[in-house]
Amino acid sequence: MLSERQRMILNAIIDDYIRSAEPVGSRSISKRGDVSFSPATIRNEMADLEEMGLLEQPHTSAGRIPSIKGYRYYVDHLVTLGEIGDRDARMIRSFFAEKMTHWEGIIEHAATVLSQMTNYTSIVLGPEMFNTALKHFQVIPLTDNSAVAIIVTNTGHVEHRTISIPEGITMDDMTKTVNLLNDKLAGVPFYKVKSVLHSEIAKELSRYVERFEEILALLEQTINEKQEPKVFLSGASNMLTQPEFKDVDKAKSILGMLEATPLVVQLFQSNPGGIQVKIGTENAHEAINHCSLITATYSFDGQSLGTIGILGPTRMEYAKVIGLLDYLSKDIVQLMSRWHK
Amino acid sequence: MLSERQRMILNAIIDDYIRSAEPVGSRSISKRGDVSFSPATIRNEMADLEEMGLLEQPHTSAGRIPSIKGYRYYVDHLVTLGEIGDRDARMIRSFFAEKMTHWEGIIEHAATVLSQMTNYTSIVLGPEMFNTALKHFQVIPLTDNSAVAIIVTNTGHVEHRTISIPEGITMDDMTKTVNLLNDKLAGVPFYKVKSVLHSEIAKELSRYVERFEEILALLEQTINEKQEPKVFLSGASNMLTQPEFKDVDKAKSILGMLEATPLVVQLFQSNPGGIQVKIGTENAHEAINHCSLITATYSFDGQSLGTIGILGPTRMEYAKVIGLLDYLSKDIVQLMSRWHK
DNA sequence: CGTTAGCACTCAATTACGACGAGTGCTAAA
DNA sequence: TTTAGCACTCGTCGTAATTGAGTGCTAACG
Repeated sequence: MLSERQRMILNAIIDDYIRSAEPVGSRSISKRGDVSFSPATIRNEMADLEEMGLLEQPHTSAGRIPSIKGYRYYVDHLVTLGEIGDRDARMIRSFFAEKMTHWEGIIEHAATVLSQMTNYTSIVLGPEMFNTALKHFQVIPLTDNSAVAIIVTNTGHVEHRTISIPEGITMDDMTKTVNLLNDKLAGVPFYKVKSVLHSEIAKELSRYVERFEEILALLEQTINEKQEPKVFLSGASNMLTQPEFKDVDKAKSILGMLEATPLVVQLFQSNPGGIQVKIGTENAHEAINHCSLITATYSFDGQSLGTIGILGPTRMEYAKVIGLLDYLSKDIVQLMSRWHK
Repeated sequence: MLSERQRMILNAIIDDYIRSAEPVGSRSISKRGDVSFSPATIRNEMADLEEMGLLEQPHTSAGRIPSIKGYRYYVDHLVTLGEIGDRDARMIRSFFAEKMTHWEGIIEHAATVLSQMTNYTSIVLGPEMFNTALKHFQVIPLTDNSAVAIIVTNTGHVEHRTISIPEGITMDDMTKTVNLLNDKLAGVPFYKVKSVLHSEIAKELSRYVERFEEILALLEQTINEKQEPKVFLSGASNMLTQPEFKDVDKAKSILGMLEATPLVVQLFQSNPGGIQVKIGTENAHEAINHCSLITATYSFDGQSLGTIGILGPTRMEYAKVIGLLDYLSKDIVQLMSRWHK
């Protein structure tokens, strides 16, 4: 329901505003090459666009800035993904050239690279174990009454906890139990572990092992312990370069929120896969009501494993960021599957 | 070489300034209970203290603020460690009441608690493997040509990397090698691992295993890979509450530096153990020339394992922070040794 | 002789005010 | 339908004037 001219004008305004962070007036639009109408005409259209809620005016005698609805329209209909710049391409290449030693390292490093390329903040939610399967489970004694339990998933992810072993349980029993668990649980997805544990293993275990309930409870708790996903942040200080956050209080409320893992995790909920853009108040937390969050899920072997996101002001370079994120997340997926052959 | 009265005045000025963040004048000192002289007398002393370099004046008609040398004197001679507040005591108690599952978790959580108690930024350098000994080493196959290598130290710390296995090396050879390594290396401190590997193991290994050099090189690299210490930050946004950093640029340079792990690691070098205070320009990086860093090393079993630090403005509550840090670091050490019996 | 009251002086911070100018909405002409 | 013209709005910027906290110095006091 927008005329071609209106779309061009809206596009021009948002483009300008993204660059300058200042309200853009009819005159400056008219002087750009792409919309060759007089300021007056443009003013009329701008008034219409404002009535539709796509633009707003900070005060009477200022230019227009895009509203959240305006950005939404821009992202949904107007944005054209540009090519990836020279410098960025080089950074991506050198990123993939690096030697990867572990899983989280890749993701964390990807976040760093992204924040450097975009000058925004990047947020990565670490792998969720829910969908992955157990590969190997092991308990390594440390002292008489403590041990390290290690869990390896089929994606190469490693979790570990130190556990203390109740008085009177022998290492031998422990080992037997662990062996049995490995036999029975290898390849079982984590969300099924609990039921398998009770249905298949408990009975068999009781034959070999004294006080098996106690051991089982300990290990079950170790395996199943709900853990909130790891959150990696990178480039949080980039927020401070944005003129909209030159007010320290606003900056503080954003950075403060980013430090609270559970809140950040909330932001990433409702993720349908692919690339998603949440603009301003569309976000789950009011501290970032003046920010936009662009997220992409990364996956391996068909399992959605985690999410990578870029947080910037609503006035962020959507085209560039979406392009980069799309490119990078696909490449990471590819890298990981190649890595695991 | 300071008279008793001068010390009292200096102490009063720094106390006041820490609270208010504003230059303190002779009048306000005189009105405090503890120094009962007239403003004029105090002014004279202040002029002397300034001549000695312990105070400075932002401009002619302002009060005095402590210089770095002033803070240094305060920390070295004047500060009296206060009791730990009620609220803080409660937080510490509930901290120790929590269930600890792993090593890094304790340290990281301690950092969070510290930053909440102090309203400053806390920085923790994770355990350094250099001093610890190998407890167990293991390789778990993941796919045909990749595996996860896991290293457990005697402190219960776990490291892991994904390695790719060269074409033509059998899992059997791998296992033999790993077993031999466990036999020979258990209990060996990491800094000796390399030499032991070459002097004792290489020869013996060559008897059992084909292409042993290749495998050994791979594992050696895995074990020895230099890793920069993990850095945990907590409460970085607290920096923004300090009036001295209400200027976004200053805040950005600090937060930016904190994001660069190698720079942060540098800050912690030269650590004699115990509690150390670095004030303003005494610090290794100019971004924090207006900050003070108070550090404490934590250790286990006599080995220095890492460092925990609090970063705040030079105008920070030295008494409180030093007290807390001292208390907490001692308790953590105790906790860890009890934990490992 | 150390201490203190008195006083002139300094200077950052705050407030007040006018000029400026970017941008608008409306009207009327092309 | 588009555009030129014009009066009007309102935030920003620069300049003064005002204020007040704090100082250093001098002289008097006990």
